[in-house]
This record gives sequence, structure tokens and C-alpha cells, in this order.
Amino acid sequence: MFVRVNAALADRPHTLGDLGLPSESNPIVSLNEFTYRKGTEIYGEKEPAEYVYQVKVGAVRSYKLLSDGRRQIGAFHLAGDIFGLENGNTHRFTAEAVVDTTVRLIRRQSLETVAESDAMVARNLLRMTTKNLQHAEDHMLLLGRKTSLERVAAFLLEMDKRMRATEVMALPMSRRDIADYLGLTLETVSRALSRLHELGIIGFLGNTQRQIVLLDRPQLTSLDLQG
Amino acid sequence: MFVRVNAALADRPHTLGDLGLPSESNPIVSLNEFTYRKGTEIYGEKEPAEYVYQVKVGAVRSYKLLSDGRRQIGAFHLAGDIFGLENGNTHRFTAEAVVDTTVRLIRRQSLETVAESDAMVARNLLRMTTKNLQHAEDHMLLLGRKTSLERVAAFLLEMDKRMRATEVMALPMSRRDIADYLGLTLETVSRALSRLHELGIIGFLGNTQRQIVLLDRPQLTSLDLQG
DNA sequence: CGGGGGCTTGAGGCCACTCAACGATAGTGG
DNA sequence: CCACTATCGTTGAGTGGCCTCAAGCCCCCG
Repeated sequence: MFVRVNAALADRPHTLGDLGLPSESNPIVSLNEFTYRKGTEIYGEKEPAEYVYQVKVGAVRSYKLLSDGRRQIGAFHLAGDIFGLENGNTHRFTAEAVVDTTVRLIRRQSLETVAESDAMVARNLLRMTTKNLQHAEDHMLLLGRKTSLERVAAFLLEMDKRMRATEVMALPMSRRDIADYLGLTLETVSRALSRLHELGIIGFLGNTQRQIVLLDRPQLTSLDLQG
Repeated sequence: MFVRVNAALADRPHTLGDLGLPSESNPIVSLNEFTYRKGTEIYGEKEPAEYVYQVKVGAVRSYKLLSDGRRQIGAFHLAGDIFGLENGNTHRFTAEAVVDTTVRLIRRQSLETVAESDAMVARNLLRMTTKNLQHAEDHMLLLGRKTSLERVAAFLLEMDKRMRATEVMALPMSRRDIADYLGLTLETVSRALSRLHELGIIGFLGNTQRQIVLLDRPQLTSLDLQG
């Protein structure tokens, strides 16, 4: 199932070396691991940001809530992704495990200490923040101006690009999660997926509805209007 | 009018010193000024990013377009704000002067050179990028989950906070700009403002409809659901 | 004074939401 | 092994909030 796919992904040489840290067993920066069960909170919005995280296996959602329960997911973090990098003292999102998820942790404090002396680490910090910013900027366009079908098409293409699972894409998240990411309801997401299925653009595999095959990528791309 | 208000704002000790540069007349970094007429483009999306800008007087909008013309404004830049800080080689937005606008410019190249050696400049670069990210994250919540009235209320509070013009708030941008910032149509924005007026929450001044008084800030705040 | 841009307001339509029913699946405990 | 339940997803019917289209006002500016 999805676990196998994600495990394959985790085999990529993705370590916190992305931050420019010398190696996996760095004496300065402690690299602990922790596993969160499906649905559990990793940290809450406005909590002090003590750690920075990297997904080893699994998936994480970062979201904000309005007081009446409306939820906006800002990003999904998949294997290899680093999250919780706030550069303020508190987290700006709540982070939860979408499925059983193993993460690596670094103390934010030690990371900042290293960044202070190491220009390359500092540069990578900026590069990653910029990447997050770019994603948020693109997502604003989606949330502000795209139709439901365009949003779902964009979502599938994004996930396909990021998971790079050959052939079958095994989504870890529910329709509700997708909806809250795209600013829609779960019914609208379901209808859009059904429509893409009818049109022969995507296919479903197995009896869980989370395994998707992109049958007609050009068609999907044309639905996702970019610039 | 708005010019007077903005001029007052520009008097604040806001210089590119915000980036940690030694002083206004820095020998390394050239600080030129330039004035753009209302409606003219400062740079285009995907153009190489040669300069970073700071608004001296006026206002700027940064936006993305879909191929069919739908527009999403990602941010307004007011007096003192720095924009065009892309940290890639190309701009990710198009920037236009909302009104006649004077900006200061620095060559991105020289800025990066300074950042390379000066840790404080590098840190400020990261801090500013993080601030932009935070704004984008909050805006995703607005675009994905808030009602039209909530969006307009949030907009007025944001502008009030940023312009800090005592008593009267003189918006430089049109209803269409506001709409494209909030992911609405100009008619919906107009109706929401009329509604806030009826409710006695805001007042209009003069015969232009861009001078607004916040009569009941608590009420407005309660309309803008936060976390 | 004529023209045009910006804003408001009304009428009607549509896309996404709400509410609801139903099937399928997985996990639980008798 | 089989109810029993909870969760997830799909689909339908109807509603509603925002969009579309249109008219009209006001002000500014040439």
C-alpha cells in the first residue's frame, strides 16, 4: 500500500544535510527520531518552536483553524520534507500526522547556533524559507482564483510531482484533508475526482479510493491553468 | 488626500537600513530613486530580478495572472515596505504602481555580496522573507475559508494597522484591486463595504469613496475571525 | 461640457455548499 | 466467524453566497 511507496521514497539520500549540516551523526546537532500515530498532533499553533522536523516516513498536515472550526491546510509534508521551520519563537501552524509518521528532530536552538557561524547553513535556511514562500504564493492564486476542477487538477499534479511514485499515486490524505487544503468541501473534491474519472483523465486502483493513476497528464495539465 | 497621509508615513525612519546596511549613503550599495506613474509596471513576473525596492511614497501591488486574465494580488506594498526580494533569479510577481510612486532601489547583486560577508544582513534577509511568508500563510486562510464580509473586515483592519493614519484611512487602491487581493469581485467588495456602512461600523469621508473611518473597531474585529 | 473611470445597486444565474442517504471497508468484540 | 460500529467516500437534491450582467450616479479631467 502507500507505506511501501513512501518507504521507497525515503530511500532517497534525503537527510538534514539539506540544511548544510555536515553529516547525519553530527556531534553538535542532536538528530533524534520519533514516531507519531495517525491523527496525533506534533505541535500546536502558537506553541513555542523547540524543534525543526524532517519527515522520514509518512505524511504531515500543517493547518490553521478559525474559532468556529473552519480549517485551512497550508501544506502537506511528505517523506524528505522539512517542516516546523518557523524563525520566530512560536509555530504558526498546527502539525498533525496524516498517517503513522516517523520524523527526525533537531533542536531549533542548535540549528540557529550553527547558522550563526556557518554561512552555508544560513543560506540554506533562507533558501528553504523562500521555497515555502513560493509555495504559499502559488497557493494564494489557487485559493483566490481557481475553480474547483482546476484546484483538484493542480493538487494531483503537485502530489504526482512530489511523490514521484511510478505509475500509481497513493495519497495518504483523506478527501476532507484535500478539501481543506484546496479551500473546498469534501463533496466538491469527490465530485471533481469523479468527473476526472469520467473524462478518462485519471483512474482509480484497488478498493481504497486513494490510489490514483494519471492516465492523461497533458489533459490534466491543461485543466490547471498556470501563469 | 492620500498623498499627505503617505508623506507623513514616509517620515518614519524607514530606510534600507532595515536590511542592516550601514547607512543611507553606503559606498558599496548604490541607492537610487525612481518614480513610477500610476498604473505602470515596475517589473514583470518571470523577469530577471535585478533590483530590490523600497517604497518611499505611494503604493505598489504585486500580482499573478492566469492565462485568461484572472488576477490574484499577493500583497500591497506601502511606504517603507521592501518588495521584489525574490531570492531566486526571477521575480515571482508582477509589480505595478497603484498610484504615483517613488521607490528606492538596490542592486540585488550587491545586496547578496554584502549578505555573504555580513551575518547581520543575512539574518535580516531571512527575517524579512519570514515576514512575507507569514503574511502569505495568513492570507491563505482568508482566501480559503473566510466569507466576503470577513475578508473585507480583515482587509480594513490590515490597512488600518499598516497605514497608522490617525482618524481617516485613505486607501490608495481601487475596489477592483481590493477584490483581486481578497479573491472576490469588485461588486462583492462594494456591497460588503456598504453593509459595514449601514451597520455603522465604518464611515465614508469626502466624495471619493476611498477615505474610510473605522467607527467601531471592536465590531470590525469580531467580524474578522482569527485563530 | 462631454467623456470616461470608479463606485454603487439591482436582478438573475451558477457554482460550490449543505443536508442527506447509501455503499464499502476496516476494526471490534461477542 | 459474524454482527456491530465507525470511518470514508460517493452521489443526489436543494439552497445560497457570490458572480455576472446591466443601469445609473458622481466626480474628475481634458
